[in-house]
Amino acid sequence: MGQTHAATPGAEKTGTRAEMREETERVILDAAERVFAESGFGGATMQAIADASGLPKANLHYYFASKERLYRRVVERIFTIWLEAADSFETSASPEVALRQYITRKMDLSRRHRFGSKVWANEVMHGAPIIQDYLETTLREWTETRIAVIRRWSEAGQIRPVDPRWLLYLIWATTQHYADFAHQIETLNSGPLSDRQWAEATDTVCGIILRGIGLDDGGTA
Amino acid sequence: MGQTHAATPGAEKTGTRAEMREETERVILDAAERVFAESGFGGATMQAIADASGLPKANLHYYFASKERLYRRVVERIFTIWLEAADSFETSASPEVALRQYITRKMDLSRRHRFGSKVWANEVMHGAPIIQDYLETTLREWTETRIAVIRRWSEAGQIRPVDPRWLLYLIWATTQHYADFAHQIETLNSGPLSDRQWAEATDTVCGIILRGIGLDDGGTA
DNA sequence: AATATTCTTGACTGGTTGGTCAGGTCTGTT
DNA sequence: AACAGACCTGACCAACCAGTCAAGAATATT
Repeated sequence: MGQTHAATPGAEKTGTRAEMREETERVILDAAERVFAESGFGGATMQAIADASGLPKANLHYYFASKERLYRRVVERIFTIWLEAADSFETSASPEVALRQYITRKMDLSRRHRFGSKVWANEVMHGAPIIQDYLETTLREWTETRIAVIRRWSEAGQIRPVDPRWLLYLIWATTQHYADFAHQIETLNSGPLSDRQWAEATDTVCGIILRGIGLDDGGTA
Repeated sequence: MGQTHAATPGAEKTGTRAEMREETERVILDAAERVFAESGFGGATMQAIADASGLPKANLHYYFASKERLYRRVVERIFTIWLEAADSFETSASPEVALRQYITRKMDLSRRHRFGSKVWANEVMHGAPIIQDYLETTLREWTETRIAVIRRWSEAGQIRPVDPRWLLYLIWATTQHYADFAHQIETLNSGPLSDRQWAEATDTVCGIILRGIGLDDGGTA
């Protein structure tokens, strides 16, 4: 047969060899992210990922040596996106702006990157067998710098004194909940959250957290 | 061979037939909860559960017809424990006491029932394939009564006006995070949280949430 | 003590899965 | 046009897993 299949039929015939390879890998990674999120690592099958990406199974093994390597790439990609999208509040001067922006961005990520969040949650829940090294190096460093920032706010009297760790966990937990537990939320809501509801939820979360650490909010919640 | 194996060697020879059956089922359910939490439904094997409970695999199928039925029983058990432990704040008069107690109990559950929380999270994250009916009936009813209570507080001016749903999700997310993401927390903490840290975390969470909805706390956080 | 019933267990099986491979096809280069 | 190397894929396989079963052992019943 030869090169018959295509991920997005009719739209990917252009590009150099390297570009096409990158595109194919992206298609597989997207499909894998979805399948891993829906079934977990053990529950996911290469066949399901193959079907989801519109490629024969053998093709997956041409681009990714094994199921575990594919999974690792998926998790790495998510981790990167998360870290990139999250260093907003380092640059901002005031706690209000910094935290509000960080929470808003994380809520946005939960909405638009639901599968990624789920894969990450799965991996950590199962003891991070694949990406333990990331937790111990990159995540730890990232966390420590944020803790330092929050502690400075606290010492300068800009916010009420709180252990920065419990605050960070609260923010992570709450925002990611909207991705990881989307199914539960949508069941209780009898359908997906509307634009308005997302905005309300984000605003309420910001409001509670900002007030909770002694900031007079500035929002509407 | 015959009745040679035993879950807790030497300690379960007493009791009636029914009691021994119940005990054996409990041992299997405990082991299953742990294994399902660690590996997910797809990743868990009946052999692993058998090893964890100290019984031959065939024995599991004597007590539970199939892997799925065993899993269902595990999830049902967790769900029941959760609901029972959670109707505290219906009886309490003041929002402060009610919420503080509810949050504290949920934090306790996260600490002592880590595996259960993880299994629940897994199930919901994967779209609740097994217990969707519970979400639509029991959980929905439970949630609606709590929403009504919070709304009454809100209308009576006892707390700041917030959509009760976003508040509930924030509480669920934050408390369960300490179970579901325990591995991440312990990695960043270089070890399990101490008694003092659990108390601090609980207090901080209470403090932020209570202040966040306009209560003057009353605690130390 | 004989019989019935519940429990235990090693060995087995049909079906599924991750991974392989040989042979084919397409594309760029000379 | 001929060649080389990258890419594609149906068919296959060894490993593994949920679930079965028949025979044996403990316990209850008469």
